[in-house]
Amino acid sequence: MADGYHHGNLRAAVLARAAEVIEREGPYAFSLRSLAADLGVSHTAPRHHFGSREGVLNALATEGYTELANRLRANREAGGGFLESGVEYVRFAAEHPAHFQVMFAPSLLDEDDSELSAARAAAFGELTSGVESMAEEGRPVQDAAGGVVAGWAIVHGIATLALTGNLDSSGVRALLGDADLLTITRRSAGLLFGATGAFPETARE
Amino acid sequence: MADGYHHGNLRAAVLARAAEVIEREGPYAFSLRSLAADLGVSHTAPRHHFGSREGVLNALATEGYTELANRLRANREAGGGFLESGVEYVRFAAEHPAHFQVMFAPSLLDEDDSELSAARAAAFGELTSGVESMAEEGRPVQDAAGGVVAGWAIVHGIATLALTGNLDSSGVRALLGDADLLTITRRSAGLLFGATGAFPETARE
DNA sequence: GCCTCGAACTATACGGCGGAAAGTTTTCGC
DNA sequence: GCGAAAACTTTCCGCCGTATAGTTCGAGGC
Repeated sequence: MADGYHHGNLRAAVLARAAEVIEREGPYAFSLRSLAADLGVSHTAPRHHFGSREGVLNALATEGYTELANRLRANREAGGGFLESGVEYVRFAAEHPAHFQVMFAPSLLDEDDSELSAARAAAFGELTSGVESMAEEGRPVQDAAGGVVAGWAIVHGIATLALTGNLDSSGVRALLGDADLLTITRRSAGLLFGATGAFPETARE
Repeated sequence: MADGYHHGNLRAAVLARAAEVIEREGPYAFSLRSLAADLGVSHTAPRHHFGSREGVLNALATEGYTELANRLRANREAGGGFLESGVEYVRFAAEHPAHFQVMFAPSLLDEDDSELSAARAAAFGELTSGVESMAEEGRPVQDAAGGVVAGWAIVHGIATLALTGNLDSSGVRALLGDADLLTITRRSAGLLFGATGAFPETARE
């Protein structure tokens, strides 16, 4: 099925190979022509499935948001708190760096794509629903809205800094030793959420 | 001086124009040829000053790290605490989005460039020196190392989310209203640092 | 069992791109 | 004012994304 004139599974093969290339060399090195050559098809074959280069990146981002939403939902259904949702967010970024990069590079995407918008909305819905479940658990929440943004920002910051190599710099390593990424995440985010998963009462004078 | 065969100030003109284009359309859209056409020079003229397209981006990143270091130093010398350093970090990202993007896009840069490395090291030195000054102020610091990383992550996360348009999404706006970016930063980072600039004692059961 | 029809893929062509090499113009040190 | 270096141009190359027209394949109807 995979031999001959028809590739058989070109769409999936393009997405998988694109993720590899982007993970290794970044989104700007990703080219449809070299990708097609690697897969043994003509350079216009991917266009049939994705329309354009941007279409491939849109599909990659959509795939990423869907996977992220699945992970966050699984965490919530397993009783994981907001802190563990954050850890899952960082884990996703570490395991799918290409997807993560493209998901947060709006200049590479067609933001009018409805599939992308839907997948993103679903993922962000899962992200914010964590705080509601926290309130249900009776945790003390002083500033829920600020806390959600702070929580998102801190895990997004850790993910982004890690993916850009900034957590491996000598300065940071001098502070943190050789702790692994998820340990760093729990330690740093724990300062915000508190060890129990609640937001701390803001320290005052 | 700016007319005739020699442009007179091509290096600075290229950097300024590159920042404009990248701010508007992202780093992928930035092309030496269209840039040179806009400035009225041949498409190989910038190459004389920067060596390559990557060289322009390296210069932009170096410029950005230098400016960021200056701002952080000025804040420290003016007696601003760690929280205000974070606010300054976000302000820099908002005012120089192109520089910020390029600074944190290692796949666009030549990381072996010594000027870039020096400028980056200087900026990150300023960033971490904030926590030392905090200790000198007698603030209670439970986990200084984790706090520095958490502080960096939260402001970097806010900056990145803002620059990718994720703080303007309907979900976030429903939480935060129409608060401006620096207010959001103080509110969210304040949950981590505490209103006084210190790290909170971690909440426990 | 054949035939059609649509989906999957190829071939070719075009302009814009970054880069290399060689040549031209200007500025500046002396 | 002159020689050398700095600033810039011209020309060429190969790769890129995209558009258009054509080719191959396989599945469903009969």
